[in-house]
Formats: sequence, structure tokens, C-alpha cells
Amino acid sequence: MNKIKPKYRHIQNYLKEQIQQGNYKPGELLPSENDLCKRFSITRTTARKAMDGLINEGFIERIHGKGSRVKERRHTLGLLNVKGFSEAVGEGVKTVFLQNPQKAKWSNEIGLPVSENEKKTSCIYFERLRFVGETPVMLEKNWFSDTVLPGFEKSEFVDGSFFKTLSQRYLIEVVGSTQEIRAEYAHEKQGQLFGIIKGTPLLHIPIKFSTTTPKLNIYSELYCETSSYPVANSYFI
Amino acid sequence: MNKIKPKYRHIQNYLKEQIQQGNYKPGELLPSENDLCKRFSITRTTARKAMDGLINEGFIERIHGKGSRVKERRHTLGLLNVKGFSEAVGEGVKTVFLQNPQKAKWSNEIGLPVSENEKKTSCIYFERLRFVGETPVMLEKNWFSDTVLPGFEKSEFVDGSFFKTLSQRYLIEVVGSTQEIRAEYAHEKQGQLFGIIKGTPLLHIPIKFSTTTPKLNIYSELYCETSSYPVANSYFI
DNA sequence: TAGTGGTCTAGACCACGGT
DNA sequence: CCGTGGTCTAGACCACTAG
Repeated sequence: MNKIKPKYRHIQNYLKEQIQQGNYKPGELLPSENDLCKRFSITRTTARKAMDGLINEGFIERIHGKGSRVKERRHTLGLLNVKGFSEAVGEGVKTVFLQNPQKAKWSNEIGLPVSENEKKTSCIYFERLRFVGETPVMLEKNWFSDTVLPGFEKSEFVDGSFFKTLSQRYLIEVVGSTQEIRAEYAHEKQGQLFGIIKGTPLLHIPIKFSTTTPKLNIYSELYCETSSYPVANSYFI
Repeated sequence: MNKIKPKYRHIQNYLKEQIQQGNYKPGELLPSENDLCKRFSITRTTARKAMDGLINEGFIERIHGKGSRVKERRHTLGLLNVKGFSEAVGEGVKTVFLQNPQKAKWSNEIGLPVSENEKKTSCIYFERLRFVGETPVMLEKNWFSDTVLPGFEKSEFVDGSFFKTLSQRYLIEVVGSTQEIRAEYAHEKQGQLFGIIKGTPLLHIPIKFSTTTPKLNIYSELYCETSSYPVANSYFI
């Protein structure tokens, strides 16, 4: 019944963990493609597909004739690709829950259209404020259908990461995202949270994350105070 | 001496042109992968690699068991991936040059670091204001080294597109981009251009485009008025 | 020159969609 | 059922980097 993870995704996740755990540091080279082939008994096509994924996620870059190098985690936030906050940065990041996961209504604050099927279900909501050091940089609101994640409200997040929780506890992976980006005035309440005056420009990013389960999309509204920590994004073919 | 374009990129560009010219309309299916194999005498690996590129650029989506469908050109701007404005939208778009391409100094308005080699060269600058219908939505400032594009100032743009000009006149392709995104107040002059009051929130996006020529990067500063036309972005693995 | 990534071939089997 | 895309194998040759 459940979908089988393809080989390349196993390798991809394995390498990603190695990088996240610091076993391969920025600037270092990953094992060569041929190494991976031998180690995991796969062909180069599969090895490359795994590394393609890591490139898309911004973890590595290929250097022709040399190898695949782990990329610097920029001190700006490597956000805005697939995946959330905790995966992107690792250092002086702090997260405060303003609202723990609990049942709620589908809000009309959600910027991207919620699918009809999901509207019929009930919905789980949570809200977090993210800091770099002591500076609040991102307010994050999340909605998703409660039909495929039984017991979600009651359990803790794995490593504090929502997406890691999805992956490890429910075997659900994020496979894509659609987003819009706007510049807006901060509302009163947002201003208080960020410690800025009402009317300061804020980045507003509605996102819809798609997952390996068609029944589950994550709808997020992000508000970012970009004066010290701009949002960043890289893309290579 | 010159780099040879790989097969998959030829196919990719061919299909992209077909879509841009409206031979395949949004919602329609492209030829199947097997069709492409026969038509161009290639294997599926190559056909898929070509289509992978189109997916990354947001032109198509794959539907398992069905085919590859041309995606709707959203009436929001499909910008923010690789490639510029004219490639992304096709309809009621207008462009006004505020400053034609001409020699200039490397400005300190450029947000992302200019490489040392490029700093030593002289630089070409141009500035455009982009409209959707009669609404100005984006102010675009561009700098790049003049060493690899002889005669650039004197010639017209191909189809009004800077990137198409690079591709067709100089055989240079954009292969990636790095960008930051900030929300800022509009300055006086920007406010006048957009017909908004000073202090309205604007999206500010410094971008560095990488090309097939290591000597050429395009440094852009975009300012977007997002209240009617937010910037958009999709990503799928 | 040895080892790396970049491209490509010629197959194979599977999962999914629609008839 | 057939045709589609999704994954994978087992090779090959080329272009680039570095000792």
C-alpha cells in the first residue's frame, strides 16, 4: 500500500544526514560518484540522481574533474527552496512556539488555494517565531489536514524540525513547493513580535508544500524581517 | 574552442521555443518521452534530462501514467527562477528603457559580491521598467562586464529579451542564479516610477546570474511593487 | 596520467492512468 | 489492456583537474 522509497532517495537522505551531522564539512568533497556506486551497489545514473537532489536542495555543488563539494551554509538563511527552517541553518537558531499544534479552522489568511478535498477535512494549525541569535527574523504559520497524521498534536517534533518529523515519524517527504512573495507593511501585532514599529516593510511569503502523499499539503504563511537577515535562494541547472 | 551544446539542451531549447510560440498551449501534453526518442534518435535518459530542465524552469509538469503537461503561465509573474522577465510572461507585458546599455562604473548598489576579475574590467549598465498592462511592476538594473559581448551597446535586443539576445547572438546561456530577497521602503524616485507614495513596501532582489562563460555574470537589482502582481516561484524535485 | 564529473546508449522492469 | 512516466542497470566515451 505504502509507496516504496526509490534507491536514489535513500542515498540522498543518507548523504544529507552526513552533511547535517558535520561528517562532511563545508568545502570538503563528498565521496566520488564511483565510490558511491561501489559502496551501495548502484550505477552511476542512480548515484548522480541522488546528488542531483542534494544540488537542488543547495547542499553541494559539482566541480568538473574534481568532485562534489559541500557548500557553505551562508549566514543569510538558505531558505526559500524546498524544506523548512531547521534544515537550512544549524547554528544560533532558536524557535519559540506561539501556538502549539492543535485543531483549528482553515483560515482565510492562507494565501494559496487550498484543495477542495482538504477543505472538507479538519485542520491542524501551529505558529512559531524563529530567531537568529536574539533577533526574531521569521514568523511562521502553518496549516494542514489532520487526516493523514494521527496523533500529531500529542507528540514532540523530531529535532525540533517539522519536516524531519514528517519524514521520520510518518515517512512523508516534501517533494515541491509553490510560493509567492510580497512586500507588505507590518501590522501592529507583527511589529510587536519583531520589535519593530508598525508599518515597517515585511516580506510576506505564502507557500504551499507538496508531499509524497497527495492528501497532504502544508500551507504556510511566512513573515520575514529582512533588514539583518535577508532571505536567500540559489538555483543551478 | 567553443563549448559544444549537449544534445539534451538542444531538445530542451527546441521544446521551450515550441511552448513559447504557442505550438503547445497550457494544459496540453508534450510529445511523450518515447516519441522524442524516436524523433530525435536519442535514448530516454536524454529525453528525460531535457524535460527535467523544462520542469526546473517551470514550463511543464509530469503526470505519471499520462504525460508531460504544459503549465499555466500564471498571471502572477513566473519569475525568480533562472531567466528573466520576457521569457516568463508573454502577454500584456511592456518594457521601457530608462537607460540604454552603455559603459558605466561598477556601482556599489550591486548587492551581491562582484568577482575580482570582473571588477578589473569595465562594465555595461542598463535599466528598464517593466509593466503588466499599464501597471509598472518591476524596476530592473543590470550590470555586466563588457569583455565578452563586443558591440553589445550598438545592437537591438532579440525579441526584446536580454537573455534571448545572449543565447542567440553570443551563444551564452544562463545556468544559475543566486539571489537575496528583502522588503524595503520605496525611495522617492522609485515611488515616482511606480506611482506610489514614498515609503510603500517594495521587494528588493539582488541577483547574480551565472552563465556558461565563467567570465560573464549578470548582476541585477530588481525592485518590485507586489501589491497587484506578487513574485512567484515553484519548485519540484 | 589517473581520477573526477558530463553526457549518452540500449536496454529492462515497475507503477499509474485511462480505455 | 496499452501507453505513459519512474526507476535502474551496465556499460561507453569525453572534458576537466591536478599531481
